[in-house]
Amino acid sequence: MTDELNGALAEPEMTKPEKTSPIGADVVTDDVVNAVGNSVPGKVMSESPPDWLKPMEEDEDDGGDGVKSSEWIIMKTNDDVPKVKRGRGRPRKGSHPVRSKTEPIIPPLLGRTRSSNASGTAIPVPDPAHTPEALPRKPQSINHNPISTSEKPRLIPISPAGGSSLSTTPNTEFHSPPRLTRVTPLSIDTSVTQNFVHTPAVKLGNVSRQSVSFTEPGKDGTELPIQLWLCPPMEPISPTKTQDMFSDQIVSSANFPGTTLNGSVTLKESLPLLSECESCGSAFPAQKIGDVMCYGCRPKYKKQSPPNIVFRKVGQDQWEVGKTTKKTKKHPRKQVLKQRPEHKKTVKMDIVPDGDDDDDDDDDDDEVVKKRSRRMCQQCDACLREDDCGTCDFCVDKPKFGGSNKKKQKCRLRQCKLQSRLHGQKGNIVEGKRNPSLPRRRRDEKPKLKRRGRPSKKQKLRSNPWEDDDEVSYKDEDDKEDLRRYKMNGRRKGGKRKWKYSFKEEEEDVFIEAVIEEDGASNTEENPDILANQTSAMVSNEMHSNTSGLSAQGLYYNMSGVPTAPYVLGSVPLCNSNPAPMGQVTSSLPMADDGTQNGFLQIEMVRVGSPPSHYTEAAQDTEQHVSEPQQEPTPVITHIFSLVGGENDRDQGLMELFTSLGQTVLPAHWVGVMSKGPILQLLQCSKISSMADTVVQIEKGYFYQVSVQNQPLLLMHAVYSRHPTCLESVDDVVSLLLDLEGLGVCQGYQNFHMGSQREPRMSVRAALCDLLIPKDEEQCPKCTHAVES
DNA sequence: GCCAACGTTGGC
DNA sequence: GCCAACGTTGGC
Repeated sequence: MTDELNGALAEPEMTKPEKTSPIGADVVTDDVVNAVGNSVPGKVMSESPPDWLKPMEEDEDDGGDGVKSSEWIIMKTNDDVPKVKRGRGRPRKGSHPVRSKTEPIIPPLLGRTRSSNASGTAIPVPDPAHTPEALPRKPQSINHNPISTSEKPRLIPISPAGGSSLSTTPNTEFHSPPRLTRVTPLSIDTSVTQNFVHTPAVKLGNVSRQSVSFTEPGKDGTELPIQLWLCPPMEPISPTKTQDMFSDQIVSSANFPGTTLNGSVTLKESLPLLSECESCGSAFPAQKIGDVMCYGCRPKYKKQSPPNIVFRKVGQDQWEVGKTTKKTKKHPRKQVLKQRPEHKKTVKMDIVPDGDDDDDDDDDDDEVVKKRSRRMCQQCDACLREDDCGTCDFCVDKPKFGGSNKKKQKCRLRQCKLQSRLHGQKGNIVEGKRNPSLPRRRRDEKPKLKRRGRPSKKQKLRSNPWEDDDEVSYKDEDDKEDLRRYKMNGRRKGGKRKWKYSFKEEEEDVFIEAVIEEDGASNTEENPDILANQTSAMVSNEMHSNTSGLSAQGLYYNMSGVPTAPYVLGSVPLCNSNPAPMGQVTSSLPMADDGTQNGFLQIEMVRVGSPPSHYTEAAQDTEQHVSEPQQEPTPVITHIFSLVGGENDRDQGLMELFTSLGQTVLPAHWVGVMSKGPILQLLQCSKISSMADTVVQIEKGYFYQVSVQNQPLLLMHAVYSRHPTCLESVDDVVSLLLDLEGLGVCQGYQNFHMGSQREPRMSVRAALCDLLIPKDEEQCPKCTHAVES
């Protein structure tokens, strides 16, 4: 898994290694130092295949090759998009797929606030890729990493399990990516079939976001990646079948992320299968096996299923014979293709498949369709939607809703979800790989005489006063069913650091992603060196199993020696005092030689660089005040592989709490660790924090105990009285942590009576020292009293 | 890189 | 000519 991380990173020149030295714990320091040497530098795919993927067979021979298995392949990205003639305006509605009348039509979201509308909560669609207990999570994104967003249909691991450092034992459960079997070979072009089989997008379209249940963690850490390949077995489909036949097809798989209770799910409910157009190179939703071109590039005879013949009454006694064009009440004009008035006067047998009757002039039309359908996958709910919501900003802008038509955009809810996602992805990759269909600025172009675009205004007049950079952004609201993303950008005035929060909500999972940037390094693509020098950081305590979110190489802390006793826990260093390059394995504790890691808890941590002071800044509005005078890197636990023994060591409730904590924003630098016992430990990783040596342990039954510098906080301490006896919920935990952050450690007092004057004076504590005291105090009353006495 | 603004185009 | 909305531009 970590190697996959490494491979996904592909930022070779990032860093020079720096020495890591955990602070505050001499016990572990040596181990960590040793681990540096043991750590296997992840292979970085600095030289990706020319521009395109390898055949999937390659994964068969690298079962035990960890390095190779760590590689990720970037799918072919065809930059050579054929130039097409300019064709803009509304797409031809005739090419619009006919909407089934039985399909539910999303009602206009009336009465909604704009904000809620923007978030697009209209109809929840089960997101097959997420389960509430999905764990562990990867950082959803590191904004400098172009391939770290949550959805990366263009990334596939050649080998899912391979030789990660965690998985030296052979795993019989390893599966190659699923193969497709065809049953009607006569009409399938071999290349097409192979292309399809090897098209990773087909797999990733369904599995890229698959989460892995944490209820059965892999004993050796290999199950996690393996499950990512548990793709639904795709039934063979004749290429002659129509799209509808396919879309209604039921695929069955117990492991399919979107599997319903009976283990079946329709593809229509899932995301469209992403494939790549052989013609234009853009990703498109494959509608059936053998689809190698996107909707726009497909020859016309493939575009449409055999037309149904319908008779429409044109005149009093005149009937028009044409293809089925289901009209809707609201947009009757949209669905009729080229129904010019002159056609209405004659009975035209327009039943010949397209491409036969008007091939010549359809060349242009094809180009037009190609362009004009770029923004529509023709399959998603948004594309199939016909009603304007009337409440989104684009609808409000429309004249029919009383707007001024400044935006001139389609209703948010009708904007293609797929294209939106692709846009988001490709926009994060490189400019050259960007979907050509989407808006793209060409600075090298000579300015046209007639200036277009937004007029130069010194004073911008917001058409949507409620839309502000510091408020909710509606960018991805069309992903309403499965992803709602709220952005909150902030900029420190006069400061160099710019922080950005992304509040994401995926089904029940809500997590916050925070990105800290340094001015001058915003363009991380242009200056990776700057990036490497802790310019940009992402801190998130989300734990995502999404492999596409792989962002940095792992940092392993093998918590093999974590005892249940608090006296050692207080010195478990999860913090590196010396900043190490981001994305590099900074340290690793030695692992068991046999690789089984029995009884060990292995934590994969990713150093993400800059300090999470965003928490501080964000929390200043609340009650949290953590002064962080300097930046400090904080490792983020991304994976925790439970390597402890049997079921007896597992506590479901505790594990659930742990899972929930992993999906929650904890106070700054606090991380949760599950260790044998089971004990859920919350560690303050920041050496700067006054709680650096404080550990909260939650045991079975949610009973907890706080220890400070290896000493248990006495039960008479006021902290216990301020919180429930059992920390059963995330709120309880967070509340306690926030409370702790407001405290400091008693400094004790100097004992002038012990030792000679030549010896250094030692600070001691009173027998019943409170240990934790308000931050503004130095001593607890007991120690103060001891000094006086 | 994002996005508001708007010229432009296809469909009717 | 109107409408819808795609694609482009420039500000930020």
